[in-house]
Amino acid sequence: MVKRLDYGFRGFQVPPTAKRHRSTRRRGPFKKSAEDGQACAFELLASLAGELLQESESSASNNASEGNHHPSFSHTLVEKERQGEVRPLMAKGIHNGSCAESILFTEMESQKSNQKCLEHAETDCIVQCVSVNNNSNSECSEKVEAGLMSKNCKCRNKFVHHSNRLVEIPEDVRESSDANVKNGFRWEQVVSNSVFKGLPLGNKFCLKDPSELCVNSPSLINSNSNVKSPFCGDLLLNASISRHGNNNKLGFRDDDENFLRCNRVCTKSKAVRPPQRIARRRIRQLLTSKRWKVAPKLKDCEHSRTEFADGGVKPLYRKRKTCYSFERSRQCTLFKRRKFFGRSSVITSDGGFSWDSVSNSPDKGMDGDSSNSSIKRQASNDSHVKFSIKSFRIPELYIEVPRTSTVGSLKRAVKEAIMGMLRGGMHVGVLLQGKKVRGNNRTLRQTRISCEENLDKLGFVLEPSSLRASPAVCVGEPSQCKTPQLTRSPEARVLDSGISDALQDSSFLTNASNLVESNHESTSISTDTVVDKITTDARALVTVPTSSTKALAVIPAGQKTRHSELVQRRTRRPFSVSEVEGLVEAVEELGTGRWRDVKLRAFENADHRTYVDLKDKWKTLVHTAKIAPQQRRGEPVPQELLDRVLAAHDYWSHHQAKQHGLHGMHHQDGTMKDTVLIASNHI
DNA sequence: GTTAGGG
DNA sequence: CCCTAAC
Repeated sequence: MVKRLDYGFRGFQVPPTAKRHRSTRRRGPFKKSAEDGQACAFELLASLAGELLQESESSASNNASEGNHHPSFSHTLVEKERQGEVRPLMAKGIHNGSCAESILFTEMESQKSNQKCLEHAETDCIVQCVSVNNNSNSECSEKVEAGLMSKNCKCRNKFVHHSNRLVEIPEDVRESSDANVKNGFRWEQVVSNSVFKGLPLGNKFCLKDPSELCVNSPSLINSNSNVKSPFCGDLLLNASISRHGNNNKLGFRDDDENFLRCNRVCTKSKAVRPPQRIARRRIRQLLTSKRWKVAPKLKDCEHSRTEFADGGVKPLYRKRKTCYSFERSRQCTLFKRRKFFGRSSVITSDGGFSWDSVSNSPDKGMDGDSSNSSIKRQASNDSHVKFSIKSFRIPELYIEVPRTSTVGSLKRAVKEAIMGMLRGGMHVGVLLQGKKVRGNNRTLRQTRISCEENLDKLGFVLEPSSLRASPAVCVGEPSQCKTPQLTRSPEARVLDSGISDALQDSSFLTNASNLVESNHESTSISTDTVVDKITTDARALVTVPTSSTKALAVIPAGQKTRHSELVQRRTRRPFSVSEVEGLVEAVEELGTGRWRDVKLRAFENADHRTYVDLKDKWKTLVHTAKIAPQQRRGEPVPQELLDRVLAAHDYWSHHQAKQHGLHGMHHQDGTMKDTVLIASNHI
């Protein structure tokens, strides 16, 4: 039986055209412009965002050109290695769950970390040891397996810790890899030629550049034993070792984020930190507390899948989750956007579809990113209003294709779906400020559509003439195609489809990266950026749970709508047990009123965890600890931890944790816990 | 910028 | 996770 992919096609836009132009307008802060009445705050915001992005892009290209002088990390490494400035010790990439993480060690750390690698790599772990003498592979292997790999273990092995087994990569593969270290991107080949072959492409995606993984460029230390490395090592070591140093296990387990971070530090020095990230930071700040980050956590999707599979997720919860997980799921944020941007009609809340920007002035061009003004009045002729519709999004499409079908057939399927929908006939609805404008015989003036202040509140809706006419394309054996659910309103489907959960399916990355054509940068730039790019270009593959299989919804939105996505909810990232452990530990010591300190202590390197997150997590932990185990959901937290949560909570709530200066006395090991136990016993 | 608490 | 008042 052929497995099928359902592609729910909820949006379709013409490809992005002009690059964002650098807006010369800056009319002041958001609030002020909003007060202008006519001035659209969002426009300003968008221009600014565009500007920031542009800056970052140019800065990025500058860095890229600098890269010519400073060859890639791996090249540099090889060079340094040859010059004896560094010597390889050991490097590991932990393939934990679905994403890779690379870690460098000092000599001192290596053994310990090695152990950790083996301990914590629950699924896959790539291990390479490179050392001085030339022990046999098997000897090294044994040591690795025993977790006793030391710096003196000398083999030149590449092992893949996969499914709890250490698998040695075939000799020929290794050799070819070694011989081509300088060429970069060999590890991917190694991986794909060995046991990782057949794993989801998302994995491969993570492992492309050996310099990112630091596998062929093992851990670096200066010959003077200084931890610092002349290039990336500095940052990298700081990042990884500090985590180990504070006995924080997060670093090993928090797969994707750490992977991203490591990638970042591995491939770029501090000085060339991805400007995109900086830009985004600034944008984030502009957007108050809104955060925008794209890093689908592959591990999460497994959980999501489980939740869907057992059907235990209540509709309401699922609905919320919808908003959590898929940052690119514009449907789930339509209402939010509307709320945020008020009058902006770039995306309307009730159509599930969009009407994009327009401009009459040629020089402004079709810049959807920075020009939100949908319609501009022709100055020369007040009796006419010009509408230039830049793109329509097709309301919703469902297609279903076998997993074995080709990209080409997918394209054809999409095309057929679109054509089918068009053949079925379309209505166009007009929305003014999100509300449907009724009465076909009323004039634009009567409906106030032509009012200048309304021009940017206008939207157009494409509606299939009949719901039945909504496209459903099936490629392959038609008998296996599911009948699309087209009897509900689009809104209803949007709301309860639970679409975004599945987004975290590993197929997201896989398919997204596959679909990105000519995304040349994606292998060498930081993964952060890669993901951004993917989601920008290919925008979102979402698995849609249908009756039995999950479908994929393709939302190829152009860059035009990117601005509106800046406000999307962050991806939901459930805390892992080890994270909880770190949190509990920190709170035990620091109390419940010092979340910033908690963050610094236990989550300093977990960029995606803010102290607010930690505070929130603590809140839910306390709640979880109080409810019956049957009522808990998600990854179960060990009861022992929950007990500690409760104990710490009780203790600190009776000890005015907020008082600074007290924390010093809690550094003694055990004291705190004993106290807590006593305290809780007395309650 | 942080913290606290409701949503 | 988000939002925001309060500090």
